[in-house]
Amino acid sequence: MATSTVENYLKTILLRTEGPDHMVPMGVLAEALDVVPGTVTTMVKSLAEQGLLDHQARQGVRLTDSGRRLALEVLRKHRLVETFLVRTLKMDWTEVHEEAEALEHAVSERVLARIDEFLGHPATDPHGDPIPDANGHLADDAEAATLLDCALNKPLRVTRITDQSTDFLAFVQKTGLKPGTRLRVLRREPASGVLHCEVRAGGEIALGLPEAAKIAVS
Amino acid sequence: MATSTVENYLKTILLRTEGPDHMVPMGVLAEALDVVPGTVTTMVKSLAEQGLLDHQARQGVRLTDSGRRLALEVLRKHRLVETFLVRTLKMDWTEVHEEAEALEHAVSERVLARIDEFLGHPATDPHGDPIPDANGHLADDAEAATLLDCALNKPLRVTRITDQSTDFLAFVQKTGLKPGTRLRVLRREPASGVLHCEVRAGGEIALGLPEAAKIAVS
DNA sequence: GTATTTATTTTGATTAGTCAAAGTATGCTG
DNA sequence: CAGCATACTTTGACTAATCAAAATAAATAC
Ligand SMILES: [Mn+2]
Ligand SMILES: [Mn+2]
Ligand SMILES: [Mn+2]
Ligand SMILES: [Mn+2]
Repeated sequence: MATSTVENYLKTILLRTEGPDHMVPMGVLAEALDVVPGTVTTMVKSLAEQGLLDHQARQGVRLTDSGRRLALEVLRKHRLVETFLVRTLKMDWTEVHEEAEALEHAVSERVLARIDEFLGHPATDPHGDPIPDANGHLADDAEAATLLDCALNKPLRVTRITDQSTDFLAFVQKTGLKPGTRLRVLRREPASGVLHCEVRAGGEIALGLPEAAKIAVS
Repeated sequence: MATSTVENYLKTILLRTEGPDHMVPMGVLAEALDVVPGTVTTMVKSLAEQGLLDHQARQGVRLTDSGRRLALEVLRKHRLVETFLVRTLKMDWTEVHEEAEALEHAVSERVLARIDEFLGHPATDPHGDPIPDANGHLADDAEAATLLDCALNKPLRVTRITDQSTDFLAFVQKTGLKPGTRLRVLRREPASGVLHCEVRAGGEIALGLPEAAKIAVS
């Protein structure tokens, strides 16, 4: 079995891969995994030897099929565990990411199958992120609109929060912008970098443009 | 935080400690943890330096208060997780031990508290083993009768199976001797080493004397 | 098109955990 | 009590994962 370090590397590469032939730069991995760049170089070489990814020196890395398969299994565990913690154990959706970060490496296929069954094969996790199915198929998350690029003054629903950091989730929670919330965008001010929206059954909220891009809507 | 290796050493020592001043021999640990004796010596020295246990050369080890506290936390996680897997996720009680062996190191205090709450603060796990409470207090499991030393022909109930090995649990499962089962001991034959008992709503079962000692009754 | 900045790789060292094999202490046997 | 078997410890080596700091390559600036 892969160590949890290996699983974390693969999952991180999967999540940072931007397109079919995109190569994730080493620096991005070092940042995401909170290790120094030299460590990433060393680990990546070893993962490449194990056939889990391709490494082009000074270019970056790309998952192989077997690396991608493993990464999807870990991501599936992560997201199913998050869903389970929120739906069944009534944990706060803003704090389950950290928990899942550890549990994803300890949950066996057997336990995972029971959780999936228990939850009725959910399609998305509490953050709105799609859950890979048992065959490693991930719903295409490509081109959902965000608060940054959606139409103004149309009624919308939040579908997904694409930043798991405690601080951002706390903000989302406090302002009520969580998945499922109905709202509309009032105006964008590129000059000041601020966007204003109105939450149904809540007040008006101002948020920065980079932050707005992290909230997907439909 | 303690590594899972440290947690496994401490939990194993706790479970192998026979009395207040008993010292667990190194060989017992090596056997239980499936490592060579030299490894145990090395690890134990390091744990002793961290103040988690006392080590008398060529005598064995004994947990300190802080070591015992940590061991009880791990044991609590193990047994609550087992109970959860059986009661909530409907897993087979004979296979949850392995799963809990991994999950006990990944479940946080926060998640554990939710599980405990969800289950209604259970007192024993699916094997009938007592679950330490949140303050690290473990019900005295000292002197329960077993099939080996109980009265003959009295109606009894199985309370506990004190061997988690897959083979033994499979046998217990097949013959219906699991916790809760009602039965009585018909006769013991020290000469042949066989004990005969009758399961209520089942047939007559013969089992070896060492095996009989692993089944506690009341 | 040389110089500087930035990203990446290399090198040497460290920690946790492990094993094989050699060495040592202890307790049992005759 | 001497000899031996058993349990334990020591030593030297190894793997996985990491960091600090020096070296190098590539990109950018001037
Ligand atoms: Mn993780
Ligand atoms: Mn998520
Ligand atoms: Mn364990
Ligand atoms: Mn148990």
